[in-house]
Amino acid sequence: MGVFTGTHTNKVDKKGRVSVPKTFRALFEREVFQGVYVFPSFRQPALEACPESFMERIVDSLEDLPMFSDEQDDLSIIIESAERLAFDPEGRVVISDGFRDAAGIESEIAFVGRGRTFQLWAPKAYASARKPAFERAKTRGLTLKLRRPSDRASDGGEG
Amino acid sequence: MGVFTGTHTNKVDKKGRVSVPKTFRALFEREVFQGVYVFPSFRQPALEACPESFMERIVDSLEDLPMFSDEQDDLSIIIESAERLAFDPEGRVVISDGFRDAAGIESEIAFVGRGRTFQLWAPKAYASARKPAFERAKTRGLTLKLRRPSDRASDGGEG
DNA sequence: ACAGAACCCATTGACGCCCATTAAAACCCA
DNA sequence: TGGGTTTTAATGGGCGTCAATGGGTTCTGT
Repeated sequence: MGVFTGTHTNKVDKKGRVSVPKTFRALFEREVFQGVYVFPSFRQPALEACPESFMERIVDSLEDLPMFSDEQDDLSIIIESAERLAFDPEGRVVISDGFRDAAGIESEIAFVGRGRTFQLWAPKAYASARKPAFERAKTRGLTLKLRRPSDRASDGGEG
Repeated sequence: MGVFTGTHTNKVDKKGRVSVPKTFRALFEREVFQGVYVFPSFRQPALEACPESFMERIVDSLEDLPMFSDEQDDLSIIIESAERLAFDPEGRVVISDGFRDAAGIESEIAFVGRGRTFQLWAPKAYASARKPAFERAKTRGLTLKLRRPSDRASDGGEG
């Protein structure tokens, strides 16, 4: 099934197009919709991106919250602000002006793998956000409790 | 299924390629992706490496944390900085400049088995890091509580 | 007719693939 | 057990392919 990993920086051309890295695009093979869903992060100056199957998972998770609750209302922002961007024949997508402003993106975009999703950053912004995070990991001695190999809930989406 | 053990040192050529030891490569037979995921360690001046199935385990473990939480954000560094390196037909991978700098690697790489994962070191750095660790283990009289033989979820991912 | 969007085509430079060579370990037979 | 042979891992370098990029053209809706 594969995961989005690593950081890849590509150029934005005059038309606002940017190539999605091949390694990322490869994970869309089993998707019905050939393209990405993008929405602004509300924690960082960046954009969140994911395949359609994951967006459906978000929607399902939102439904688990009480209907008409503040929480559901607030988190619905994700859905409301998400744009559906199709790949062109060369594997590029167009990032709207609004999104570029929101993330401070100019001539280049850093694609940052996040496992089941990925993010789009202005390279500089990512560099300055990432450095302290790495330091924290070092000094605080972050640890991760690994899930048992087989202990994997019937995984999201793709057969 | 087998485990990564021992230390093997191979050369890095002009193109940045290095042969992954055959004994390590042999453990990738059942993997769908023929290659390794590599990311810098934040505990040591070294690189961590693992097969795709293990990287998916890390991703799954991260998903156990709430989406958009600080904790998940911090630990995502592993995934963000991980490069996916495919074996070439001869079983080599290319180590990027950034990674080589991070680990102080120049003309040779020591592959150090770590069980389900392995590490890449500059041979000198490894030698000087390993000696004190071994001394500590001796003087402190380290002990290990073994897991019961049967107490092991069907390992090796989904084989 | 016009603007915007989607598609098509050309270029290029990095990376993956192939072949040749060296080194070393495993094997075989006397 | 030793010498010679064969197999295979590791290494080095040349070349072709494809991902990324840029620009032009057609299509669509108004």
